[in-house]
Order: sequence, then structure tokens, then C-alpha cells
Amino acid sequence: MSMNPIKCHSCSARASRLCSSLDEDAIYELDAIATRIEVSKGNYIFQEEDPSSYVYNISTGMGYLERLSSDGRRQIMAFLFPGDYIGLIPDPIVNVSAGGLTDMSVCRWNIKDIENLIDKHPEFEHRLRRIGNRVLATTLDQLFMLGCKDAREKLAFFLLQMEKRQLVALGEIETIHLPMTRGDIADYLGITVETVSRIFTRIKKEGLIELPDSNEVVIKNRELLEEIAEYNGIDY
Amino acid sequence: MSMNPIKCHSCSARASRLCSSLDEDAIYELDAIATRIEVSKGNYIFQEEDPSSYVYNISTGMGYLERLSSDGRRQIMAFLFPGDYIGLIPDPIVNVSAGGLTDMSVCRWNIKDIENLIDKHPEFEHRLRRIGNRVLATTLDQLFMLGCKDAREKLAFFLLQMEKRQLVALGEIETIHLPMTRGDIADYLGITVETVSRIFTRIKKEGLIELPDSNEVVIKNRELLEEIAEYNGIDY
DNA sequence: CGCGTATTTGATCTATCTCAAAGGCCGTGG
DNA sequence: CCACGGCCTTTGAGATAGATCAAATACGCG
Repeated sequence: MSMNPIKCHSCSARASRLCSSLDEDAIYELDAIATRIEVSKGNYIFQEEDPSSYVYNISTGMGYLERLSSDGRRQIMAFLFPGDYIGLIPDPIVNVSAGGLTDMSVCRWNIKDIENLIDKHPEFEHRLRRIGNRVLATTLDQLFMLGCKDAREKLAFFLLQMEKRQLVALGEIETIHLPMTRGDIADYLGITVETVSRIFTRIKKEGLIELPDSNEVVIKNRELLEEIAEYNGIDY
Repeated sequence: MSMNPIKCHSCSARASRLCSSLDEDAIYELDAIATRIEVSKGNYIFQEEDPSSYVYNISTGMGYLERLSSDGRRQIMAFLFPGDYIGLIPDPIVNVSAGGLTDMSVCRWNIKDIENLIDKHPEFEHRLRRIGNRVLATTLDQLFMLGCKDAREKLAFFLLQMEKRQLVALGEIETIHLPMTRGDIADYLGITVETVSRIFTRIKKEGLIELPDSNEVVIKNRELLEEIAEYNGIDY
């Protein structure tokens, strides 16, 4: 984990929900109080037990938010895409860790500094609230998925969600790239690795998807997949 | 559903997270733009398909937030206690309905009116964001519960959560009152009615709880129940 | 090329679901 | 005031989706 000076105006996440709330002048203030962190694949941005007086914005790379139980069970709360914001202000982040699925560049701010920025730029507070609203809406979708769907529906939901997020964050649409392992997917969907693998095989046989390799998915029958997932998707 | 004039300063939810953010002067402004709604048991405050340009605060009574799938599966997203706030500003409420477990009194505001109030009282925006943060933290707990816990752990989690919420919202501690049906509990925990019932019987036999009647629970072995639930509980 | 890890597949097991029915509680109407 | 009907809860018996255990294959990396 190293730190470097950054330049917001040339940042690839400049258009992210957090940063785009500020105009060209104000962005320099955000820049001035930011720290750029490089996190390599498999390492953590922060962990549950960390002091957590920071908030973060993903610049490049992908990651996940997870929570572990004392006996080792794991729930992935979200997969993180470039532009994603993590953090609660002024409340500290609660009981989650953020890890890297790939090498990542992450911007980090001290909560206190952000609070000062809020005082100067009220529209920033507004934006933070909007981001929070969106996260809540996504999390409710996920709650519904975990509580009501069976394994096949869960995987369909997951694939469509990943496709949509990838489209918005990266602009790629041909194939869905899955930087996470089957185990990560399992922990996101509340099922086991073996079940994830079996369902992949099954929906491939059903002609719903193709698997050029295990980390690339091409949707062949979107209509049916959407019907199975019952996923309309919130706009990211 | 009837409407009456209200008086915030004498409202039993005056200390709620929403209303307590304003001082005695400002509360009159909140009062002036509020509509009091009476919702009787079994009816809805609002439903998924409603235009949803309002936000709400529970004054008295209890309810739930639910989402239904097209084939009738149901997920209860939250149980609502007096003082609970519902709503996203300026985004509309998404795909959830709010129903009454008991007769309820609910305050309702037009989102536009609240936005005007925010302009006048910036601390109100701040408060809204804090409320959102809290809801998110609760929802993440729930996500973890749904994804990782087995039926017994889920019920233990539920009972401790209800106890804590009841303590904060109503100040009652002797017994846990459950105004919801076994079916509601099932839909909250992502299991079936029969399983809920069986687990109640089981943990009663195990000496963890007593059931004076099916809607009242007394915790007999809190230590073990907490260990099973792995629930520390966020502060409500 | 060979090791370690991830994925897939197979064979069983089991927690929970489903289907079914009995018992209890409550409100309604006679 | 009691009887009836409907709903909720509990309990039982059997079915099953998904978990667990185990092993073979495939993949990426040094």
C-alpha cells in the first residue's frame, strides 16, 4: 500500500458520483485533501478492525465489501467498481472490510476533512446523501435476492447486475468479465461454491449463457435470464 | 385513512431521529407542512405502485416494509417502530410497500416541502443523511443474517433485535411483544412459517426463551442467545 | 514443466420446505 | 352467552434443494 500525489482533474473516476458533484474549482479542494492508495490484488483497503476514520472512492480496479462471522462464514456485501464510493460520514464504517479483486487505485479522505469540505460546499452534503440513497436501494435489492430467490435465480440476478455495473463503470458490453472467484460469487449469493459451479453449467446447457472461459460470460438469452432473475436493476 | 391537523410539540415521536433534529422554533415549520395519517391494522401506508412523492415518520403503532415478487414471494425489509423514518429524498421510495401490524399514526410530508425546509435548515439535511447511514448499517446486518445464518441463528438474531428496538422505541423490557405473525417473521428471516414455529418450540425446550403466549417472548438465557445470534446490535 | 489453487463433477446427507392435519384463539352473529 | 367460522400456530410425515464430502480436471504461475 503506497501513497502518491494525485490529480483529480485527470482521474479516471473524475465522473464518479462523489467527485462529479464538484465543479472544476472545488475539485481542487477535494484533490488537496485526498490520499491516493495503491492496493494490490488480494490485499485489503481497510478491515473491520481498522480505526475507520476515512472514506474512499475507487479510482481503478475492482474489489468487494465483506463481513466475516467468528466461525469463518463470509458475506460479500457488494462488489466494488471504479467510481464506487465507500464510507459513512460522520459515522465510522461498520463491521465490513474492503478487499481487492484486482490491483486497485483508491482515493482516501479523512472524514474530518470531508466534513470541513461539506461546510464550504453544501451541495457536497447533498451528493453524499444521494449516494447513500443509491447504496440503500441496491442493498434492498440484494436483501430481496437473498431472502426470496433460489440458486438459479440468484445467479441470473448476479450476472445481470454485473453486466449493468460493468456497462456503466467501464463501458464494456460484449462479455461480462468476472474478476471474482466462484467462492466470492457464492459468498455474495449466500450459496456454496459447488452450487455456483453447478448452476453455471446448468444455465450454459440451457442456452442462457456461454462461458468462453470461467471468468467470461456471454448472455445468449437475455429475455429469459431477466425473467428468471426478476431483475429490473436500479440505474447505476 | 383519515387526515387531521397535528401538533408536533406534543407528538409522542417528537424525540424521533427526524423530528429531534429541529429546535422548538423550526419544529413548527415541520409541523406546518405535515399531514397526519391514521392507518388501521392490515392496511398500507403506501404501496409499491404509489406515486411515492412523500416521506413518512411513524408516530404510534407498528408496521413493516415489504417487497413482493411477481409470483407472490415476500421479503419483509424491516419492521417499523414508533419514531422510524421512511423515505428517500429527493429520490422516490423504491419498490417497497409499508403496511400496518397495528393501527398506526403516521406523519407524512411532501418531498418538495422537505426540500424547501432543507434549504432553510441545513442541519436537517445532515440529519437525513445520518438517518440514512443508520438504515444502511441495519440493512447490512440483515444482509449478513440472510446470507450466513441458519434458521435458529436467524430467530435468535430476530428476537434480540426486536428486544433492542422495543427497548429504545417504547422503553419496555420485561417481555418482547411480537405484533407480527409467524408468517411475517418467516418473510423477514427468509424461512417458512413452519420452520419459525418449530424453532420457537425448540429454543423454548432448550430453555433459551419462554412463551407466555405466542406473541410474547421472555428471554431466559440471554448469553447463549447472543452467542447463537452473533448479534451485537447497532445502537438504535 | 510441475505445483498449488480454482473449478467442475459425482455421491451422499441434511436442514429446511412442502403438504397435510389438528388444535387453539378470536371475533361475529344468533 | 355460546356456537360457529376463519385464521394462526403447531406438529407430523415425506420430499428436495442445496450442503457437504470427495475426487478428478483445468488453469495460472514460477
